[in-house]
Amino acid sequence: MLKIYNTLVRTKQEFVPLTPGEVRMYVCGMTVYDYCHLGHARVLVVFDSVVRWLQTLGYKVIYVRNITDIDDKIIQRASENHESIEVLTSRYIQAMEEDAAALGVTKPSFEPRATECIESMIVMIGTLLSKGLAYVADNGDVFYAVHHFPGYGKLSGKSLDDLRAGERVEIDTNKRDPLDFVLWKAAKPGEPSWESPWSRGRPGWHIECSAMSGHYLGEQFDIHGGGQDLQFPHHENEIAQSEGVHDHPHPHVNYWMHNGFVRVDNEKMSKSLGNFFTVREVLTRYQPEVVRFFILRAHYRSPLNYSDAHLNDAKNALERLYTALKNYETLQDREKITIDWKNDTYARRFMTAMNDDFNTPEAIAVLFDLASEANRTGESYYAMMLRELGGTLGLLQQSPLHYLQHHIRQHESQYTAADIERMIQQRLQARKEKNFTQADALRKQLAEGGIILEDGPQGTTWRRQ
RNA sequence: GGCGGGGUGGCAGAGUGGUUAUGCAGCGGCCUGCAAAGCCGUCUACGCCGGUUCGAUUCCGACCCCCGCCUCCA
Repeated sequence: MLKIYNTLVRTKQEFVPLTPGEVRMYVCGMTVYDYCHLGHARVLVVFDSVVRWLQTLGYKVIYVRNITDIDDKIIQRASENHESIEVLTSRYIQAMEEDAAALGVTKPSFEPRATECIESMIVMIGTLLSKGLAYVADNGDVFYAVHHFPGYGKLSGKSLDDLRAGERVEIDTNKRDPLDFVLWKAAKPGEPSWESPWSRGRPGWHIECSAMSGHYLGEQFDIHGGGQDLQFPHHENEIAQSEGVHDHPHPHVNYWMHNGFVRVDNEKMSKSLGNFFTVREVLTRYQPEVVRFFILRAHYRSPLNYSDAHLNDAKNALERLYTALKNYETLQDREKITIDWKNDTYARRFMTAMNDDFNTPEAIAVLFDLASEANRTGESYYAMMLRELGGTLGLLQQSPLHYLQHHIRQHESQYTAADIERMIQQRLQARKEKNFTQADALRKQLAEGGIILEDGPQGTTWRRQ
């Protein structure tokens, strides 16, 4: 039985979908004005693992992850770069797709762009106005009147009084209440804009997600995910908007999921602090699967500290898994097993872990136990199970030798595979002649080039450092 | 200040009212021509102070410290 920690009630709840056998899920995606950093990678990977697990449980998943392709920062960046918004956003959308694909993130069912859904946003804002939940300011901006929505603050545990006490928002004279947020922004000269009943302008950020989730998933759906920083105000505002337009009160979302931050030196990784590492930069130094494994090795709600030391740790750990698989390389494709979730003890442990709010660290611990068993007993069954269970997390699907011998760009070896094979043969000959000095010299030479040799009963294999 | 989340062994990171998490690193051994990998064994834990309990890292209370949100942010 799957349990999900629901941010709305701050406890784990048994997961019951609205429609049996089907899960509708929405995740706030990226604002595309720059490359994805590791924080974005975490959202992508975490919710990908959620989708995969729901599918493993037999659910059909309708997964929507939006793209915000119009906002202040995009406009600003495009103008700085002297390029059009479309050129800028399409470049970073493509980069994001590349990063996601590299990290083994499967594509969502729908990836709507905000600019494609302006009409439904305008309709939604119109409804909010007609219900008295929004108002048009003199300058043509439309604001949501926060105090008219009774449940405001229920997701983040804040009350309007609390928020006023900690007020740090600059006073916008067009707002009736400083806590009101913008639904529609009247365009300034030169800004991209759309026609609306109130002004030529563009949507506010929050209405985008309400409109897109509603459009693809309906008034009420199962899971809504995103980074912890979106809990307030973004998701709070989504609730106010989406539930505000309903004719009868009912929840907009049944389960709210928020993933923890990636940190650097104990601080949140973010653009504004400048302490971020882009996915593509990290991928020049580590294989993508190492990054995915690094993310999945921590629970999705825990903070995740980033450093090269931690990534190296993850790399070494993942290598242990692939090394265990390596001994069964020839079996990989011929022997497929079907996971017996009911009777296999490892599969059951794995499932219990995953069903407990997607406890990937504990599920991965099962993987390591399987690796030990495979190494210890020499029975291929354990390796097959390791590979299959790893697959449900989007891990361990490469050929082990390919994984172990693959070089990332920055650590390119001076030796080609053919060079290495030739030197292995030379060393083998030297060993036959008991010329260990020469054999060791060859091994040392390769080691200095980042190639490690391993002598086994089936001969010598190599892997990159 | 308000609200929320944390403090676990050298590092990372789960979890539990009493029994091995797991990985990396270390140490000893086996294997090996020597290594590497692997296997066996092994040492450092649960922020501080009280309380409940036969027994608490695990529940309760106080305290200290860290992080996040309250402005854009995954």
